[in-house]
Amino acid sequence: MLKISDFSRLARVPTATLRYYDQIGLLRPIEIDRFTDYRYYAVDQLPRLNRILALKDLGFTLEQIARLIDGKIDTAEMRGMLVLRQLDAQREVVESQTRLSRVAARLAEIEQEGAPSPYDILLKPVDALWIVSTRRFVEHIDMIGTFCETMHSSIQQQARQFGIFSLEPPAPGLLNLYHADEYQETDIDMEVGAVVAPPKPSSIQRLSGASNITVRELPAVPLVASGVFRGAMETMTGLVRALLIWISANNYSPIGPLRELHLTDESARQLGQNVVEIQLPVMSA
Amino acid sequence: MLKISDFSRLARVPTATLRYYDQIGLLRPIEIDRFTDYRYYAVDQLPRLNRILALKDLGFTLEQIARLIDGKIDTAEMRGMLVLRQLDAQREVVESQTRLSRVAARLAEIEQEGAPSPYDILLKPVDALWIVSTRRFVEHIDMIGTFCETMHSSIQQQARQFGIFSLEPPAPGLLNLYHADEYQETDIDMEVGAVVAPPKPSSIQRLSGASNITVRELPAVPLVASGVFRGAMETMTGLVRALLIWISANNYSPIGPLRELHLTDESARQLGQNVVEIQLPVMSA
DNA sequence: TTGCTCCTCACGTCACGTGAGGTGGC
DNA sequence: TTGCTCCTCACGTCACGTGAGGTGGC
Repeated sequence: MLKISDFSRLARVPTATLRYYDQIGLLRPIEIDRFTDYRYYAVDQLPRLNRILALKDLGFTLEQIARLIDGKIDTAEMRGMLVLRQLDAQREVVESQTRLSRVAARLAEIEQEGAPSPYDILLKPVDALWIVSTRRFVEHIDMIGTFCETMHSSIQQQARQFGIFSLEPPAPGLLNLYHADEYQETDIDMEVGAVVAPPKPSSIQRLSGASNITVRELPAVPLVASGVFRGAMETMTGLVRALLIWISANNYSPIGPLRELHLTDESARQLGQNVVEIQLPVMSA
Repeated sequence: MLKISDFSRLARVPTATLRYYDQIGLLRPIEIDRFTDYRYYAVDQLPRLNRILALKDLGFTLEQIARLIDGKIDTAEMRGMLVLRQLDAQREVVESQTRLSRVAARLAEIEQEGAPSPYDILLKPVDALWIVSTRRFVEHIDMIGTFCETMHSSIQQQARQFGIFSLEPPAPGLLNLYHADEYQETDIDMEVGAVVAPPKPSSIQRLSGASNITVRELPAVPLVASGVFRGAMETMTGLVRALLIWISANNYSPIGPLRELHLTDESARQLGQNVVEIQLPVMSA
């Protein structure tokens, strides 16, 4: 019979842990003195303790361990538990590797740019949404600003005539798509649009026959790399660049047009206080 | 100005999380209604929230994130934090991979043996300890039992005459070493011994000149694969086999003689109720 | 008698999730 | 008035670690 400290040394397990295992009924001392409440263990309890530690090492919770040890589990059930644990362990490996490469990418960015990026890129899913839009080639990158401004109001006006209305904040209002696969400064294939409430079929029909704008549902995307900037629209190229660096450093590749969502309205834009989210649909490469 | 649920949807973050970030001061709403206590957020708080989420993704704690964001950290400090985080993330990757391969090894064992092993193998360090011992070749495996019995009492008797005494339980008493690199059934190179209290130099000197037993310090080992069995000594081969399977499945290789430590005494042995720990010094291969 | 060991609470950890019970807004 | 949204506690999570305050053993 061993006192708790002896058993603790023998098994290399802290006494606090032994007391806790006693408390939850996972490993009871063979005897507890009725007067002093001292716990006494036997050497032959070591195999049970070692089994607990081994299963803990595999990543099982103490509750699972209790069932595995005392539940009179048969081979098939044990195999089932292990298979589940294996799936979870595989997920954990992937997660930790992903985290590590994100950290490494951030460090690489500092090394290369000399400073940490002011932009933060996140991965997330986005839902489907309806837009009214028109698609054009814009001759030069410098003309995008004025082009969008004129187009946006015209688009929204036309849509309204067919009973199709832009959403109000906090929903995004203006939404532009860039269809080119690469960064270009001339002949930019862009789609200028606005997010609208899901229109009635009749409105869609009437608009599609009569207007030079189209209405359609932008599909949901399971994974977009997303970043947000605040300030003048000139800031956008910096964010787009950071986003492209990020996805290549983290091994994703684009699978759809870049989306530019305006989270602020006209008045903020004129003050150069836009809040704009850039989304790029991606898949892991 | 957005209500908490709007900001929650916009950022895809639960309201409970936003309230928690407010509580710990990580992300305060721009306004709180003095009468209703409603929290109001601004769209342009999204970049800060995204930064928080991005840093959380890298594995930083919220406390670290608070310092990283508000602490006016310069590039060098940021680099330092990231390097530390990288080291930790690397450790996490190794840990998760190790866990996964342990689980896979257990599963493989079930597939091959048809049943989960009754033995649990653990890795641990062991401290140095003193032993008195004698090393011999034993002709056949079946003779080990009687050989040990006669040797042990003789060894301990002799040692006592030089003022060297075996330890009492819970310390291990008898300790045998198997010096062969492989499993053998004949001509087994074994060292029969007993663990003793660190002897005085004078005792060591006297014994080394006069006796056919030796006293020496078994070195500490940073890593042994260890298993415990309970019952008759015949059980031992099963445990040794399980241990060898385990180390090969988990990519370790032996780097020293196998140790057999008796945690129970003479009386338990005669009842076939031994508790014996087998240790094999290993290094990861 | 004096340390040493053991005991039992109780609280802290980390980042929220989940009610309970109550009020404001439309 | 009725849901709906928001609020503030308070408690639970997981596996212990860490005192505080007190007692038994040699």
